[in-house]
Parts: sequence; structure tokens; C-alpha cells
Amino acid sequence: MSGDHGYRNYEMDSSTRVNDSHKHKDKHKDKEHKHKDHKKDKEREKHKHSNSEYRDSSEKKHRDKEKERVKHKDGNLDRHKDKEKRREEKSHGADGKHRKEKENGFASPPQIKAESDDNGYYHSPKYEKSLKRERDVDESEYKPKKIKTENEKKVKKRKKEDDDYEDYEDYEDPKPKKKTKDQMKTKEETGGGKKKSKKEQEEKWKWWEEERYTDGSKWKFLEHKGPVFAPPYEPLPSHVRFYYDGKFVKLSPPAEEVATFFAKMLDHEYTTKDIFRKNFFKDWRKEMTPEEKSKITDLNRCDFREMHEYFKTQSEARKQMTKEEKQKIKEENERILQEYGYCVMDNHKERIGNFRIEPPGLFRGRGDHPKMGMLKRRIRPEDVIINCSKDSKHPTPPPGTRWKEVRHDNKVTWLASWTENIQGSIKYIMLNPSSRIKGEKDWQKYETARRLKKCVDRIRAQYRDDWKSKEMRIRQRAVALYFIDKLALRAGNEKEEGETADTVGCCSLRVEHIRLYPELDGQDYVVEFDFLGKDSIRYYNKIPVEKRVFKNLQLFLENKQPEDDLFDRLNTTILNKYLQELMDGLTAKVFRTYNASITLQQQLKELTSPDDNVPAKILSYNRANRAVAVLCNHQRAPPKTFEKSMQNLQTKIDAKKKQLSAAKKELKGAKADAKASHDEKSKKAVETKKKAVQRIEEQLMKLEVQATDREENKQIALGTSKLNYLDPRISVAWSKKWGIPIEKIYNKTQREKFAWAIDMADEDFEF
DNA sequence: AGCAAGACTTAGTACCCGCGTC
DNA sequence: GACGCGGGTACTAAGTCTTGCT
Repeated sequence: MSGDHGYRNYEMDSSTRVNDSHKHKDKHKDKEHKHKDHKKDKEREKHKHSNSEYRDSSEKKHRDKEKERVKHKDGNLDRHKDKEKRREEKSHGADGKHRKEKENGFASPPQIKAESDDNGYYHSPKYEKSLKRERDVDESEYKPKKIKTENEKKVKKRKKEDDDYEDYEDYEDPKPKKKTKDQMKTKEETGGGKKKSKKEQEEKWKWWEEERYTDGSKWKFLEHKGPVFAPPYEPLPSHVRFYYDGKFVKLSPPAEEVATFFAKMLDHEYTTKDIFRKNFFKDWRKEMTPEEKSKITDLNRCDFREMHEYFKTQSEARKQMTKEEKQKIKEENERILQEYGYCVMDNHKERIGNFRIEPPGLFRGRGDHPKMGMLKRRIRPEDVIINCSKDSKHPTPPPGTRWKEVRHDNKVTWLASWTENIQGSIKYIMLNPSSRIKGEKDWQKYETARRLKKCVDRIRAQYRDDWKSKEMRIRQRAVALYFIDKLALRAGNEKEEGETADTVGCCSLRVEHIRLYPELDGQDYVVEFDFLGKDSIRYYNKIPVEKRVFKNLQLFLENKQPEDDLFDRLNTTILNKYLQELMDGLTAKVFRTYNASITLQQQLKELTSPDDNVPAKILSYNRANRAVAVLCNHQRAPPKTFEKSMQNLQTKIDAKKKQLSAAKKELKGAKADAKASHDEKSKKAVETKKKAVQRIEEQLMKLEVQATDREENKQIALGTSKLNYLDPRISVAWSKKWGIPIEKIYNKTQREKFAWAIDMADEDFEF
């Protein structure tokens, strides 16, 4: 593991997403106090009478002990002090934010602009308007002439004078000058072949070699066909019945539809949970006719089993369909994909990420979600806002309907949006990760992380210094930042209580989430973290910290209740404002990206042995990847089939071993023969046998590597870090350096997403 | 200034589908 | 041809951070 990072401690069952069994349960469900400051004030009061809530007596004991240690002061005094301090901070605090102008979400250092102006652009005159992004082209004037599906004339990249990217804040020119115009020709991807190859080639557009918008717009032209709606509800056949109190009740279609949502989930654990049932029933009743409403008053008396059976049969039947039928469905899906799955953005056909509107159903929150089971209502065209360019062919709503609105906002990237009814948040239809608009952003993210690399030492020195600050808020900020940096914790925004599962990140950690051990297992100053993070994934870790951090934590804990905030003078806004002062574009999450990527790079260096064969090198890669996943706490439920598939693999390995010893025996025999007879034939036989042994040895080794890999991966998910945290150029460089085919590292989708990196990084790329 | 709304990234899981195996 | 498994993908929830309004 990379030097400075804490190890995750996996002795405990650390992989569990904790639902209702976990202790962090609704401790303070105080809906009226939505805002933190009030919240804090009120909480203190509340705690005077809320200590009997611990479910587990041993736990309570522990907490009691903890309480004894802490001397109580008057909470009110504290509170006033808090406020005063905050006011004071404000007065001479944060005005020094010399934020550089940001355009298009890119922090654009002046030199880029200057340079651009000096050098001008090279672009194919044909597309002048679309490429002249700097000058504000009047949207209405702009008409796309042609969709570039083939390799359009190369737009030359701006010339890069200075190879040193130090001065080149945001975008390092990946391969300055090395490329010639004609490198657009993409080689056929290995194995990609077939009829798709033509299309793929057409679509390969190297957006990363073009200029970016700097005027804050995300596109100049956008045309699409709108989203695909969920199919309308099909009432159940009359023989499928619903029973209430054992008696058949014919439901009205709306009520029936909602009932089917529940019926479909019958063998899911969700349906046994009280909150789920309560929420479902409440929302279901809203859909009932008055008669139904008066009749059906108790969910426990409802019998959905016949409906459930029906759906099971249906899905069975679907599986049993003939090839032809399946083929037909597939073709239909393909047709829809072709029609609705793409849009035209600035002369290029781009894949849409999610072009289907979420179908109605029962809300499945993760973890202990207070809204689980609520009805997620059907979205109609009247709920949907369309975003496209004025001069595009607007999508037509389904017959007899209309859109809520059609707007032309090129400052955003979405094509359509609607408001969802569970949380009231907005959902969007956006482009695929392989699109220019997502790729640029992704690239930029890693460039920001690389800029952090250049000043991280300074920042670290600063926060270490701040541990000694006279001001509490600064110490808290410094310790929090230390956690974010060392442990790759998330920022931890405030959440509205009662609206979501009770999960936390760094800034929202509460006293109850950490435990301090002056000494533990021979280590000094150990902090134990135990909390539910994003998606209610448990974070459990014991890590030794520096004495100063430890003392600070003790200080922060003084006079607090378990459910008080650990960092009561800090939140993500304060933290990010501060970070912004340290480096343009720096926020808490950049540390995660930075530490993940740098860890991968280090680990790859450390783990790859030049003499290893390809599978062994890949194992090393996966291990490096795994180190990152562990750092970021990316967990998964061990696959249900895990044990079994491990066994299968073991059987294979055993078989291979037998085969190997047999082959060895044969080789021995052959050698003996050769010795005895000295003839050519037997010599040849020895050679063949030798080869066979070698081959089998290799196969065995491959299997063993596979087994190790899988075992180590049991509860760790590599995908998330690979997709979101690791600068793909590191992986690409590694694969080029060791001659590992990129396909071994990235599957097709990943290669599409990271096309920019695969194209631009060479083997000496350094993060 | 403070906060909610908005936009966009990050996240785990369910399920599908193609492939190898029996 | 059925089966099962494992990777890949679709889905959508849950975060972070920014924007814009009062």
C-alpha cells in the first residue's frame, strides 16, 4: 500500500450494508430543524432526554462510560460562543478568493487564452462556425451543414510552445507535435471486426484534439428525438386475481397497477420491512377508488400471491421463447436504440446515456431509507422538459400529448429532464461517457488532480501546522482535511434528516462514529472509525494517527453527546471555500481522485516485475487496482455464487495438476527412451513432451492466478475506482510499457469511455 | 449571505446475454 | 439443447459541488 495511507481493516465484517440492524438508526429524527445551526442548538437540548434510545445494552454501557469521561459544560454558553466565532470568521475570513475566471467549467488560466489568441486556430474552414468557439456565434444564425460521421479534416491542435506543463495549468497537451494529421486512421480494434467495424471507424472522432469552448457554453447545436417513455400499463388477465380477506376483489386499473409493483417484489426482503409496507400502503391507497379505499384498509389482509405467480410464469415464458422470438425483440430494441439512443451535438452523432424515462414502481432506497416503498409515479410527456437547439428539429411528443416545456439552454449538457416525486429532485437525460462532453470533463478532472499533485506537499504542511492553531475552526478544518487526504473520505455534505438514510462523510461525522484509543494492539493513538457512508456502505477502519491529531480529536469530543457533530465548526462549504484558496478548482473530492490515481501509479511501479508473464502482470495490475478500491472503500456484496465458483475453479486447478504430473511422467519416460535409443524420433518426442509440460504449467499458473485474484476480490469492487478515480492514462501507459493488450485491462465500454487516454498517453506518461 | 435548486459525478445491484459445458 | 456462470450493462440512487434566487 502506498506509504501514507491507512490500511482498511477487514477483520471485522466490514462489507455489510447495514439496513435496519445497524446502530446508527434514527437517533435524531427532528424534522422541523432542517438547518444545521438550528439543528445543533436544538440537539443539545434534546439530548438531555434522549439517552435511552440505544438498543443494545452493551453499547449503552460503552456510551455511558464515554459520557462519564466527558465533563459537562453548559451547552448554551457553547452555542453562543459558536455563533460569535463564526461571525468573527466571516468578517476577516474568506474574502481572498481570487477565483480565476471559470468558463465552461474549465479553470482557464490566462496564459491559455493568450496563447490561443496568439496562435489562432487551425481548423477546417468548412466548419468554421462550429469550431470558432471563442467568438460567440449567434446561435440562431448557426446552422449545421453536415454531420461528421467520418474523419473530418483534422483540426490542428493549438501549438504548444512549452512542453513543461507546469505553466500549463489545466490541459497538458498530451502529445505535443508528435502526431501528424493523418493519424486519425484508427486501427481496427483487435477482435472488434465484423460489420460494426465500419461504423465504429466512422464514429471515431478525436474530440480531444479540438478546441474547447471557453465561453461557458456546452454546445452550439443539439438535436434529438426526446426520451422513450415507459410502456403503458397492461391490466392483468381476468384469471389473475387479488384477494382481500380471502375474498376476490377486482381492482381498478390504477390500483391494480400499483398492486402489481408490490406483487412483483414479494420475495424480496424489502416487502417484509415495516417502513416499506407502510409507505407502500399509504401511496397505494391514494390510487384507489373511494370504494376500494374503504374496503382495503390493512395490508396484512392483502393477498398478492396469484399476481406474483403470474409474473413469475411470465418471466419463465420469456426465457422459454424461441430464438426467433428473442431475435425479434432484440431487433426491436436495436431499432429503438438507433432512433432514440443518439443525438447530434455539434456536428457529431453521440450516444445518449439513458434515453429511457424511469418507469413507475416502488422506490427502493438503499440502506435504512425512510422513503422506501413509496410510489414512484409514472412520468408523462407533460412532466418532461426538453432541451435542444432552437434551430434543430424539435422532438415530437407522443401523439395527443405535449412537453412541459422546450428550452434552448446551451449552458447545460442535458437533453431532457423531469422532477421525480420521491425526493423532488430533478432527473436528467444525458450523454454516454464516451461522448465529448463527458470525456472532456473527465479529462479535466484528472488534470485538476495532477495540479493537486504539484501542491499537495504544501497543503499537507499547512494542515499539519494548523493542528496547532489557536482557532478551533481551523484545527477542525485541518484534522478533517487530514482525514480526507489520508483516508480518502468523502466530503460529507449535510443532509436533510428524515428524507434519506442516515449516512455521513467527513464533515458530517458525529461523535458516535469514532472511538479513540490512546493505545491499542501495541500502537499509539489509534482512531477507530465506524460509520455508514454513501449508499449505506459501512466504513470501518482503525488507524494510528499522529499525537497532535489525537489530542485534537479529544478536544473536539469534549462536552459532546454521541449524536453531536465531531466537527461542529466545519461543513463542506467552509472546507471547499478554503481549499479553493489553496488551489484553483480544488475541492474535497479532488483528494480522492488524486490519492486514488497516485496510489495506482505507485502500486504499479512496486508490483510489476518485468520478468513476469502476462497473466502475472495482470494480477499485479488488479492488485494495484485493488489497493485503490480498498482505499476508497469500494465494497460489494460477495457474489451469491462465490463459494461455488471458487470450488469450481479449485476443481479445475486440481485436474490441471493431475494433468501436469501425468505429463511430467511422460516426459520422464520419453527422456529415458531417448537416452536409451539415441534416435531422432525419440529426441523429438522429448521435445514435444517438454512443450506439453510447459504449456500445462502455464495453464495451471493462469488458473492459480485467477483463483488468487478472485479470492482477493471477494468483497471488493474494482469497477468504481477504475471508472471514476483512476486516471486512465496511468493504465494505458502501463499497458504500453509492458506490452499488455489494452483489452486485458479495459473492456469495450471502458475503452470507449477512455478513448482519449488510450489515444494520447504513451508509455512514459506520469500522473 | 444563506439556502434551495440545479447540474453533474459516483455508486452498487439486478439482470441480461453470450458462451462454454455437459 | 438445457444449464449455469460470469462479465457487461442498464438502471437509478446517492453523493458532491455550483448556481441562482431571496
